[in-house]
Amino acid sequence: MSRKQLNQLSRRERQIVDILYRQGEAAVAEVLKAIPDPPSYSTVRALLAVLEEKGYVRHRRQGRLYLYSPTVSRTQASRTALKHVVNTFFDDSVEDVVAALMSMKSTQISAEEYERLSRLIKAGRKKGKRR
Amino acid sequence: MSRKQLNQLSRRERQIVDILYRQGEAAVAEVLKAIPDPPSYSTVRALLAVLEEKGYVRHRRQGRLYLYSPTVSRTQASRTALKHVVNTFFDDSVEDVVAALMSMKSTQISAEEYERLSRLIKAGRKKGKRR
DNA sequence: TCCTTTCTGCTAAAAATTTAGCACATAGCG
DNA sequence: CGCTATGTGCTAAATTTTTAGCAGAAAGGA
Repeated sequence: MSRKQLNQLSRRERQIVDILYRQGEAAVAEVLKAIPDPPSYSTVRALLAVLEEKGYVRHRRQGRLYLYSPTVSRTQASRTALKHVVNTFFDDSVEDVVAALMSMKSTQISAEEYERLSRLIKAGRKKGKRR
Repeated sequence: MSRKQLNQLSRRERQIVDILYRQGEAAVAEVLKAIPDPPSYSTVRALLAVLEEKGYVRHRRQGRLYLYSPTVSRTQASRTALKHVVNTFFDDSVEDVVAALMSMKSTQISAEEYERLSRLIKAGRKKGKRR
């Protein structure tokens, strides 16, 4: 039971898991609707079953429906994903990422948002890990 | 020639392209070395050829070596990747991403870094698109 | 020169992914 | 009740991905 590479999902698998992370929980039909280049209902079902067997998602029953959700918490998954992008495209430079984020925003940020961001990085400076 | 989904790469393809983005340019042997769970040399070569045919990478000759690099610029690819993560895991909230970035850093940030980050977000506020 | 090593070119096969289809159950409507 | 719509269970096939191996060229050392 050694830990496998977590991101070894296939194309469609990744696509589906991403949808589940966006929606939190979803029925097969909802997943299907969210796929841009959708296969058949049957196919989505099969993929979800595969993902469940691999341990990436679980389901609960609601009436006759299966509602699927990711097993790994969104927070945890987000860190993994973010780290990967930061490492691959930004040489692990948090600064560069922030710069990219700023330049991505089409509209300039509001005064309130500026305040909040300021506070965020200030907090990162001051306390590090402290509680 | 309609634009296909850009991120429709298979597992190994994605793995290899990521390596090329990290390294900028690499020979087959270097790519191979950078793969954690490596297949054979032959395999890597084949994958690179596939990627080239699909248009994701190109190569130039250096002596007897083929040096491969991505066709899409790192900057452009980074935005696409970052957007995807921001959308999938952070509900498009730049603030949440910054918060995650701060909490990711194990050590607290330096005074200089704080200064630079401050300036970055301030710039984002003040000028928006100006020049 | 000759041999070994390290390349690319090409081809074929193994393995995994992705897909669809049939069977059966149940809910809801007319 | 009978019919249609919408679920899941299971199985099999098509397609893609991933892999390896052989052949030939060129470089470099003994």
